[in-house]
Amino acid sequence: MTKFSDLNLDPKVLKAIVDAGYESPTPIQEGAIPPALEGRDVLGIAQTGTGKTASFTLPMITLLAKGRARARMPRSLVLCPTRELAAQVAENFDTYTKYHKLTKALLIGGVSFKEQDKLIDKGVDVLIATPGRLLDHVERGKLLLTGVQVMVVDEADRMLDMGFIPDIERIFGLTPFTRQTLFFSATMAPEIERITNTFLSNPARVEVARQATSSENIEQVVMMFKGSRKDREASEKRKALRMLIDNEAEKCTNAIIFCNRKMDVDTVAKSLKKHGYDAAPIHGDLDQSQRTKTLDAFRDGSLRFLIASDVAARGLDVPAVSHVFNYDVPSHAEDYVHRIGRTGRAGRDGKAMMICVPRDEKNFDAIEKLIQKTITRIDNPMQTSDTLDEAPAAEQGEKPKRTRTRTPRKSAAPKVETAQVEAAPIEAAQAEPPKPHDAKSDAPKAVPHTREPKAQTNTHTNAQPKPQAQKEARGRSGNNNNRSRGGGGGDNKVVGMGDHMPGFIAMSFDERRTG
DNA sequence: AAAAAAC
Repeated sequence: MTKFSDLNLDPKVLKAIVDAGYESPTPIQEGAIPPALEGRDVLGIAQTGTGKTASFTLPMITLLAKGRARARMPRSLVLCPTRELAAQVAENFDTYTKYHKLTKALLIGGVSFKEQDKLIDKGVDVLIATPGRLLDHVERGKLLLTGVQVMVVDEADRMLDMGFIPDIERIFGLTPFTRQTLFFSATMAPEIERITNTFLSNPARVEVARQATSSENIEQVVMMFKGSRKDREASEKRKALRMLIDNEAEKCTNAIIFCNRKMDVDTVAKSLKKHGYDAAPIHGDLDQSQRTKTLDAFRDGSLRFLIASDVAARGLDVPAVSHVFNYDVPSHAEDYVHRIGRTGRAGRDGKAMMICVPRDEKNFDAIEKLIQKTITRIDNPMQTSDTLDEAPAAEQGEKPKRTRTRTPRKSAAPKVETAQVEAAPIEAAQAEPPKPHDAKSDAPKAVPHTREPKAQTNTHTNAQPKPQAQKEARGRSGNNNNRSRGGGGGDNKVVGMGDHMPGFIAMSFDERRTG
């Protein structure tokens, strides 16, 4: 078994890795680090949770350990789609640069320019940024990207979804063509393929099975739900959510609850709070300090329920999330995979529970088709008997006077009347034997049929010619053989990196930004 | 149809 010490990393990086408690690299790390250290471009096809972040931070730190930053000319750049992901990457750098004097700046929106400007002026080794704020700095003439030796694009497919690709292309154009590029995407959409063909040069292609797709360690269930009356549907759906939560009782240590709309995030969070649940919302309309505070609280365990829009669907690495609830069926099947991937991380078990209303059934079908798996149906207890106690007059205010529903966390067994109705189907669902399926069915459309041809033939498709004196194919090409150890092993052991509790939880946003 | 990201 490969150890980090076999990977030619800087001794001080190795020491930091040991301090963090890691010994062996994950497949993506094992595949990406060697070519990255050789100065090659890397095309990594992997989701977070696979140890992807360290697969670029570790070689970057090793490479940057030689040399010094110059004012306004950062030596490396990491681009992330959301502010939270950028902060997470920054934290990862902190962990592994503890024995180095490398400096970094986190350039994200929603906070003042002042501190960011100060850091840039002093000169930083690593810039971690969201595209909008980065370009803003460039346009203000405060930042030059001509000194960037290593550029990382993280979560490229999400950048695509969010319409960032033109920005990314522009940023590529601001960096020297001699730079080394490390490019990560969970999938290879045609547009992503085009970008990599244009901006990467003979990349080492490293691919790991998507961990979260429908892996054995995430139990997935769905409750088909229909309101008794149209005007009651919303409040009944919130009640259904509470029943799902209550039924899990103490098995649900914490959870992310996803809604499709920001408005529903707010409504559900408010409703849960009113019913005595420890819940807080997170979405893009909340101000950044609030977002940071909420996420930090969820990470350190002081918040049990995070109600989230898709801002939290991808990449967020909170190691021990026991449950993901899809309050709404995501309208893009891909998003389902990302959402449930917030649980069952680092080899742990996780449970994903979804509520599906009739109008979402089409989207639901698309999800089952994507993951090539039947999601276990559980019954809606309210439909079978129990709707009567939800008096129509009381429902819209969700008055807290009904104490029975307000103290769910204390009682392991939920309400008496509903207990029998609910327990049966849900227990049955849990007893369902895990279907045997191989690695391939875990990654039904992760990588279509385009595995190697493009990476090899890309030299003639370069729209933007790029001399590659120092970047010839050395060593093995087509480095895509890293599935062997994927899949998590099933013994529920915690593996890989990214499983530590980030220290920046303890810091204020200001400290983090300047630190 | 919605979310995210620059001011």
